[in-house]
Amino acid sequence: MTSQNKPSLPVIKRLPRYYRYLGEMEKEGIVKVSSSELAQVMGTTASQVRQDFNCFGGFGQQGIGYNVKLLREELGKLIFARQPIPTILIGAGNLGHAMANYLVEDKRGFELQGAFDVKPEMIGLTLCGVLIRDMGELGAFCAEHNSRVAVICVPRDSAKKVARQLIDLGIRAFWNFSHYDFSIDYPDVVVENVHLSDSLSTLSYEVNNN
Amino acid sequence: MTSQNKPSLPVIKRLPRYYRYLGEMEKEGIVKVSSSELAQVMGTTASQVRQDFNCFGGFGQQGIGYNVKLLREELGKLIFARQPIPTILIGAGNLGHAMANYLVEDKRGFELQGAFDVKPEMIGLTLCGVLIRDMGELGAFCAEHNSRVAVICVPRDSAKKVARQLIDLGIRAFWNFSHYDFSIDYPDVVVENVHLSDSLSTLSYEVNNN
DNA sequence: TCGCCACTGTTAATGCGTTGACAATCTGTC
DNA sequence: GACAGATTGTCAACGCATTAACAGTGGCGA
Repeated sequence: MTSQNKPSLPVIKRLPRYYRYLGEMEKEGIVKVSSSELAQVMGTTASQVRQDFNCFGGFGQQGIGYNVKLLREELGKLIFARQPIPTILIGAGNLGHAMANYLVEDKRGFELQGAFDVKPEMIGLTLCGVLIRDMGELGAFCAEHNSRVAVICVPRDSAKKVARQLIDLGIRAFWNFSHYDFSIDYPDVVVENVHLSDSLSTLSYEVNNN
Repeated sequence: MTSQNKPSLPVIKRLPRYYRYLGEMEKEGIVKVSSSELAQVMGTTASQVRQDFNCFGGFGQQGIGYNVKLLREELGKLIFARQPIPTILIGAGNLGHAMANYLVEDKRGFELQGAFDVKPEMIGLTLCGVLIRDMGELGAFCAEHNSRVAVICVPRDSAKKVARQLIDLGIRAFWNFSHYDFSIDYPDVVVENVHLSDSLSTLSYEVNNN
């Protein structure tokens, strides 16, 4: 029903938080929630909450509010695929290790199929239950396992190189921890960037200037 | 000189990227750069570049452009403190491990002094050259070592508990990987949030809906 | 059954970041 | 020494996200 404006990026970025808070409410046995209550835990306004949900057609009931369980389910359907998305890890170093763990612990959404690295001493080891393979096997592996998402935990130059390869292999979505900017060479791929060093620099700036 | 508008958050978040690209240019021996050249690598407009720098007083020379080395130095002074900031890690699990590594490898800006965990089997081990200590020692340690920043790599509930303690100990800045929202209880502290699970959810949404 | 209250859906207003436009300034050349 | 070309500093215009306002709707009590 209702408006169905296409959701903007800020809206999309808020969805996981709504989903998370609704989960906590459900756990506490809360059945119904109003936009102003949600606004309070989200640190925003009731207006924004209502407008956000209206992008998807309005999950509430006028006069009543939102059903916690129902709303969470609807958001879940929007966020998560029915089947976990087949995912590979590029770069099994320290960071790659931690992120693979994160992905696997998170459960919903993604399924780690394999990991790849260039360092000979890493190859053959297991990580979160999957084998670490040589980059040379990348092509055959992706084709066979129908991989759809890659987690990029290698330096920028390596990332640029492997990006070409991965995109040729049909991978169209990236969880990117490198400084390589996918959107410049490949404007149409889905990229979620996590720039840890920029985040640290920002923190440093704010410590300096506050 | 010139306008000196207080920089907004979006501007601050761009500073590390300017700094990074300028570093690359300096390495390549490039001496001078124009706002439009910078705009191109940043994926934005020349107008924004000039406006960003003008928040801090304009580092360029009319008719000429910006001196790469000079501009980078000025940004560096804005971003980084003269002395590395004494920093501790809370939660030495997988993620904590990786982030401590990141912090130490990054070199500029922060100095890891110590790490803390609750798990008895972790205590006494070393991580990036520092000892993992019991949470009980937190108070004495921070007081003695004058710690100023904490990296939070524990679950939400633990984070909420330890936040109180850390703030009482005088720590006013956090690199926060937990879902605990510092800004609600402590609106004045400096927090740089990295919400990995939200980032993953956003990626999932975009894979689903593109 | 009517009317009041609570709350959503939706449209309008506000505010802020980005983009565009132009004047001011510097270098190099004829 | 004046002029052309290039490029910054700055102010104004624009657009988008957030906030506010209000109409629409369901529940509940008299």
